Amino acid sequence: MLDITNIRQNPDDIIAMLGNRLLENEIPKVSELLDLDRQRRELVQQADEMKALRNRVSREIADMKKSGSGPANELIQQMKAVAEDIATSDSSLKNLESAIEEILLSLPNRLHHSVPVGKSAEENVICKEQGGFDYSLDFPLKNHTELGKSLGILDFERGAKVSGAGFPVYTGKGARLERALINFMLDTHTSCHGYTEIFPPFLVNRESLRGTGQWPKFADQVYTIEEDGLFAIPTAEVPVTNLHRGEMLDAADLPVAYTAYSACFRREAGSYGKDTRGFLRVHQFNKVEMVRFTRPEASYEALEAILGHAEAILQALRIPYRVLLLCSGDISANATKCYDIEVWSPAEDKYLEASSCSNFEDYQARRMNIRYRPEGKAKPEFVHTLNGSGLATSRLMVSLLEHNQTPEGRVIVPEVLRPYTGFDIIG
RNA sequence: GGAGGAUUAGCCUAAUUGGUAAGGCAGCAGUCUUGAAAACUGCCGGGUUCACGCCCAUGGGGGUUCGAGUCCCUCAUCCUCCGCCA
Repeated sequence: MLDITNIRQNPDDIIAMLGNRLLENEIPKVSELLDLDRQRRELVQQADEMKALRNRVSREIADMKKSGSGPANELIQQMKAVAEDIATSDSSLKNLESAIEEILLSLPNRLHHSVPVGKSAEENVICKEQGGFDYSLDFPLKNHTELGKSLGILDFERGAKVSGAGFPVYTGKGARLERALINFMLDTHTSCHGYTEIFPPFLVNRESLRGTGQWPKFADQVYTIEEDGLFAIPTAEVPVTNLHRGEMLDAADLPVAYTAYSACFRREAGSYGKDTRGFLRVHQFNKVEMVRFTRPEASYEALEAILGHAEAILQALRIPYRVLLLCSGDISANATKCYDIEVWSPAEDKYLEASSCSNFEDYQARRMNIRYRPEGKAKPEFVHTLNGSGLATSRLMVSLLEHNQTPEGRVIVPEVLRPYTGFDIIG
């Protein structure tokens, strides 16, 4: 959520940002917002005057009663009318405020000055390409679904029977390999990168979705449990960032760094027919997430750190990848700056998104009211929040299986995972 | 699921029969001091105002009342029991 005071002072900045994000049709919202804000402030002023009157006269009535100079019935009748006027004015104020909030919640975040202006994914900037790792794949390659089936480690058909398309089942060594990946990533982030491990709830309430910005904008992508008002998390970002919702963080504790495994649930509504095979697009997948709360001045440094921590996993697994700096037309609404990491799939012959590392500055903190008291200052300030996948296992598994396959159709387990799997080859 | 109790600012704690949130700690600024501590003074939830001030804020949302921390309804969370349960 953006700061209404800031919008009032610099409306042109917001309009320019909406243009860069290719959201020209949302530009009228800015003047609408400013208009509502003006109305609200006028109304508040009027209501405040009436309330001041009510408070003053109420005190007078109290004094009269104390001194025994009569019940002052006439005065009370007058105040009855004032109370009604206040109620009327308060209810229209409430309407105005919710209209303002609705617009504020729907406006995207600012963009960092380093974000390239661009119209589509084509204009994302490639920051880094990390290839090589000496794989000799000079034989007919199997893709991950073929390997999964022939080795008996992945079962998409039975997953479809039990739940539906896009709910993969891991069996035997496949399940063990998946668990090994998760454990390896969590161990690396906690032991080497200084994160505190969190095991969060997988169902959250609406306030939490609103806090991180999945609500109301992406409501149609979230699985909903109507009866209990709960939602299946699309990412651990939601419960983990909301851990501190409404809290005043101790400045000495910053930066706070959490890592969490969770299953992630996404409806992927509207994307049927695209990349449907195997793990390429699923409704449930596993992910290890990194979340940080920082002082405002430290957040961009923290973003680079998160990116580095995600990259460290890929380097240890020897998986080729590239890093993209997303352009203004492709970056998500909540982020001011975002890097995507894509892993290479030799069988699909393309890159697959496996991580997204974002700075949200105070956009989420303002929604969630997460503050800290800076040293040397009396007033609390909003923290900055960030997160990054470190990483999603589904796309990782694609690349891992395909790169480590042998001409005989077996899969060699990457060395760093062997302590976790207890075996070094599948098949 | 049922019964009772609780929720006040970053933390801790008050508030006659309903009369308009009092303190303490921590924090910030200053005085004093060679420096620090102590002591003292001011600030110390949010909005609005050049300012004085005014308004809002006692877990969330409603209601009664001229007036609600206080009374009523409802929801959430925590505690103590009872029941049920993997």
